Amino acid sequence: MVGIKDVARAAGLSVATVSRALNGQSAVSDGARAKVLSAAEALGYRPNVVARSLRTDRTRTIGLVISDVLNPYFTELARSVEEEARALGYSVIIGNADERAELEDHHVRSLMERRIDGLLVSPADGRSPTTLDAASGTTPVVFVDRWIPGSDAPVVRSDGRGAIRDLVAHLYGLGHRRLAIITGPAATTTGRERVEAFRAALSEFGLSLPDSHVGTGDFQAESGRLATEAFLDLPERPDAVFATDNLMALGALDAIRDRGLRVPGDIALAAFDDIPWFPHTAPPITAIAQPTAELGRVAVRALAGLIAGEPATSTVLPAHLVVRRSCGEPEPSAPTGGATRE
Amino acid sequence: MVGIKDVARAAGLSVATVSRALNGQSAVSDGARAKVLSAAEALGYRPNVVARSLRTDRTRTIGLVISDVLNPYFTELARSVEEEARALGYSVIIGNADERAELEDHHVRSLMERRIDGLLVSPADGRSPTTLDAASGTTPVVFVDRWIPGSDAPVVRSDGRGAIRDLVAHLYGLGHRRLAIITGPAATTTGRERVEAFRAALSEFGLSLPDSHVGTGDFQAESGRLATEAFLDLPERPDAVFATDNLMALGALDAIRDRGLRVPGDIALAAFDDIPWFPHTAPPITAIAQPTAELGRVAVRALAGLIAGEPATSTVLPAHLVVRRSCGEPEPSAPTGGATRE
DNA sequence: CGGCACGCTGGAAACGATTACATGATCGGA
DNA sequence: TCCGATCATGTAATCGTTTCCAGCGTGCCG
Repeated sequence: MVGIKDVARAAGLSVATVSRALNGQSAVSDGARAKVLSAAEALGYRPNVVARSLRTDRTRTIGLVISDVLNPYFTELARSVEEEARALGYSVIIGNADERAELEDHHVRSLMERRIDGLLVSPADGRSPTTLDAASGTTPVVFVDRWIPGSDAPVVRSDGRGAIRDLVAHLYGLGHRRLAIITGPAATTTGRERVEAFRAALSEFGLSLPDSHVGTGDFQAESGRLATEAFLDLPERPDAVFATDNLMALGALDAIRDRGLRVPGDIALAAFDDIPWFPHTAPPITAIAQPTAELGRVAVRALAGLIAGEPATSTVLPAHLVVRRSCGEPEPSAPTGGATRE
Repeated sequence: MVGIKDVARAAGLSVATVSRALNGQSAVSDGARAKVLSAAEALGYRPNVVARSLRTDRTRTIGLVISDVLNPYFTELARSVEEEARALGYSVIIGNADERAELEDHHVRSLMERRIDGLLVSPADGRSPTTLDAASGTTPVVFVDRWIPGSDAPVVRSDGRGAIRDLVAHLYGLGHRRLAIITGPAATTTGRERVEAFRAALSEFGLSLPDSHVGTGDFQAESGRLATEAFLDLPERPDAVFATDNLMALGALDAIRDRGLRVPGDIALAAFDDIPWFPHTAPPITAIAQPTAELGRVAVRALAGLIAGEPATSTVLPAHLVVRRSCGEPEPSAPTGGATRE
């Protein structure tokens, strides 16, 4: 591999001058710069970023630990994170936790060892000591989507409360009274928050949420199927199911289809997180959409700020309801507040 | 940050002994090892992999450049690659090319600068000189799914010819005669291969493929929509469309739906690449399934072999047709060879 | 004309690990 | 008893950069 020494020799200059010319930092004469540039070009010199990082203690790399790459929500997040990071001159290393705490730990540890400049994490386990340690260490950390209570790292997320209330209003308006929810793990902030918002909205409409109507999932499709099967086995089955992520909604759809039931005729279905496939499922699924790409961009900017020594800033963006047909034919009158119709 | 020197001081030993004890390479006395281990533990020592990599010239990291993270096919591939790599002690850095040649170049270059031990790439541009250079350099490279003709790097891919023939037979059996295809970019091997296999299968059934029935897409949803609109504008529109990837099928579905037409009544639709959503679309989509996860695992093993100095091995795995309802109600008799029915 | 500041350059010291080589101790066999 | 082999350990070189510092020339000002 051609190194800076080879360039220096070819240009007839010292490595120090070559380094300066290449990094454009301090003063180098035009002649020297030209010689260096052409020598580097001719030799096809590519700096060894490993050596550079060792010296500068900066890797220009950020880590992103997401809970599940197979979840379209997170891939969209990952995409926007990478895009924004690249624009800011950073590379991104993605770690996929697969909703498993020990994998999350593995990735967080491994990324810290790589001396990333900053870490973006959406914790699969909201109590992970490893992640909490990382967040309280010297490496800048920003939580995105989910966070760990008790850490003072900034959080970039979207607030689904308003949209969940809109959803309940929508369901209520269509005549549904026995509402059920499939939650995420209680160890995640989003898992807890969504069920709380749902419960609050229900009580606002004078409805209750019996334990039998709360299915605990893990944000994966299979758990959505199981929870839904349990609902369908109830003596009085719910007439609407709210899956708190898109994969569990998929599982719910499977379970309903396998019983030969129909959506929304036999049972209504709605999901948290909107994805490109929802308009195309049978029937198109009513969902709560987060500004996912924006979330990623804002999180990266917050992290870059932190790395540059700026103060931490948390951000909360709104989510909104997208009404389709999976809860029943929408009433032709004015839509509920803030909801989009497709 | 606590370094090896701190551990050495705490253990009352030299850094050399500490390094040896930690890496378990050469002989260290039991006493020394115990002292080192407890000191490292007590101090929370984590090796600086940047420094280690500089010295050893190995990063225990492989790069994966995929054409589009938003495509479920590639996220599944990425997931299995990461999983297998982790099992083998490697980390993975993913680069998303977004089907853009210049982004692919950027990522390949950036990964090489990072001194990754090996590179897995599914080229968005089958003529990229940067990628070709990388493949002919000293860093081991394995192509997965797509490859670059002219390079002798091993290729791990799946052969869709048989399944495409099965698909054509299936369509023919359902009475479809005017078949159309939405291809990927001619710059990709998969783009060319699928249309060739399709054309070959058609002629086997005595059908021709006029130019007007070949829409060129770029493996993204929007291009599928545009190509399909062109088909629908034809004086005599095709009665079946084969989209050569899942996103273009999504776009096709959009276009068909927007015209108020129905699948398969007005027009049949099939896709290359099966994804979890296809059983749930309206109607469920007939697709050709690749053994995606297996592809990823095999590719990683081939790359690890290359890194270890073993000879290169290419692999071709079979794809198969999964019949659903988007081409019409399947005939109740024996299915065409090798196809699965759902 | 002397001195100072400034611009450009090169030598050499980091960065934190691994590892070649040297050293000292211990032990067995001649 | 002495020598050589073996084992555990330490010293120092090394990886490829960046960057501190010193030196040297040049130009400007007093």
